[in-house]
Amino acid sequence: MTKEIYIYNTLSRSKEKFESLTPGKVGLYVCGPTVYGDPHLGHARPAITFDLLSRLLRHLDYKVRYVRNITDVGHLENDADEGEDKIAKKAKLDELEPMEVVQYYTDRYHDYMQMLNVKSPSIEPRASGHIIEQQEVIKNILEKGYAYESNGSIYFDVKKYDQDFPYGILSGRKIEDLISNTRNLDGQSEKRDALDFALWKKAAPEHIMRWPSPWSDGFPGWHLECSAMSKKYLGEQFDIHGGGMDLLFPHHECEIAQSTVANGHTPAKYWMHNNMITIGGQKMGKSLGNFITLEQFFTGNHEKLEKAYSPMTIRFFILQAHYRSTLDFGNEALQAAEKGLERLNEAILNLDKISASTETTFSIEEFENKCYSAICDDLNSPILIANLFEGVKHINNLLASNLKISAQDLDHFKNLMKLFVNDILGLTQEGKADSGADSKLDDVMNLLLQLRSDAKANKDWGTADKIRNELQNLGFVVKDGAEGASWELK
RNA sequence: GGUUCCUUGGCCGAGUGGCUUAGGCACUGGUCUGCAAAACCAGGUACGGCGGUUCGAAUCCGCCAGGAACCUCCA
Repeated sequence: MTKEIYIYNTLSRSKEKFESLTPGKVGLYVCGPTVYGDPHLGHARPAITFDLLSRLLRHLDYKVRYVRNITDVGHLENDADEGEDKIAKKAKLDELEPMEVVQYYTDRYHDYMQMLNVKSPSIEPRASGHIIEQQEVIKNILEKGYAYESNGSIYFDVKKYDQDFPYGILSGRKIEDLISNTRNLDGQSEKRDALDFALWKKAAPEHIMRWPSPWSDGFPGWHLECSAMSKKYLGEQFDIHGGGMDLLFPHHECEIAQSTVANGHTPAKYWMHNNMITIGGQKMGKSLGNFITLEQFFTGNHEKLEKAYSPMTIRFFILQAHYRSTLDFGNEALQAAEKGLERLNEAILNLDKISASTETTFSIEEFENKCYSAICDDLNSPILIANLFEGVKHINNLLASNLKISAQDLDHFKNLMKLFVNDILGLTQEGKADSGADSKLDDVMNLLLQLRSDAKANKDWGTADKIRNELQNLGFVVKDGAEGASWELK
């Protein structure tokens, strides 16, 4: 069965059928984090969204090269620290080497992404490791006449670019509108035009992170790294460029301008943007200071959190909304996600308890088709999840013998459930007694359940309830089913 | 001020012209059970407001109200 994927391309503002530039191969570039702070819920969204995309593409037999950068230089402050970048600033405050800060938060980011079961990208390049490549891009743009030097800094000439190429094709902005609405910022005097953006910034004397260049000791401009690194690892043209919607303008627009001048064409065929996670209707982000870190979610250590939420709960919560919709944070919503996920996980674990019949009384094929068409329709994970809950119903009904399934279909059905839940959505059955090394515990538990069953047979409810309650206090849930009791670790 | 977008039931959240009871959580009733939980079955509440197009609109158009993102580092 061949599956077609449709994705929403921000460039065309419509869903398009995905066709890779090279058959069977996909180049994917996603803007990664700036490592000057702890990873928060907002960081989880693009990571999970594009993890889902790469998992799906790989499942459909594409060879995917997924590049996600680490931004460890650049990014000007907008306050009085002219020319000082955020990482350098934090380093001075903490009296640490900049690269020490970078290493610390990079490790933190990796740790938390791993907990969320986000697979590592194929390549994770650092901006600081690609200064030479970035300088090459600058030289290229200078040679072509779309940049100029001013006091040791190099600026991209947006107006000149706009005469020859369409500026604003991604964001839908018109240069005339931008001209009349641009604010006054640092270094404005060096620029010929307020719209121009820096490719290279001369470092102020106190600026720690600096590299030599033909123009000045300084550091690369804040849009350049993605152009340089995507070209290095994916080529001048690649399939998909992803990132948060907040990067659409100016970051991605500038990337397009830089790459278009340097290479003669736009860098990516498809642009995908995930929406924001909101809290109280507002974007959760660094600048508003309203973010909750992933560590806080996992420990419950935050005033807005009623309890701790597991990594898989967070992942499921994010996947329950479409990536292009805003998703509002709330304890009630998270707890709903937690319970729903629990039900889904239990069904997955129960798959192995189903016994086959001679016939199948529901359509596996229909189930399969619905699941594929949901996820292939611009990563519609909420619909996929809705379909998977139908699968849960099927599982429960099979266990209750309300439905029947043949051995062959059972095998197929099991594989499908595990494929979509574990492999594609990347949800694992965390924290369950599924390690396999607990067979001794299993024996002890079965002994206790047998004792309770005997007590029940003697109508000794006191003993039966005592066993159940004591186990509950220890964190075990006892469930009485049609075919005896079972247990589960909470 | 400009650009883009959003407003769905108690909560979260899909759906883009005609029965989607989307789905999850919560709630109500029932079945099962010694009781409870789980599971299963059944059920209710909805498309911001006004007007228009249409045989028919949550879905298209217009206006109004409210909200958001971006225009400055941000996922």
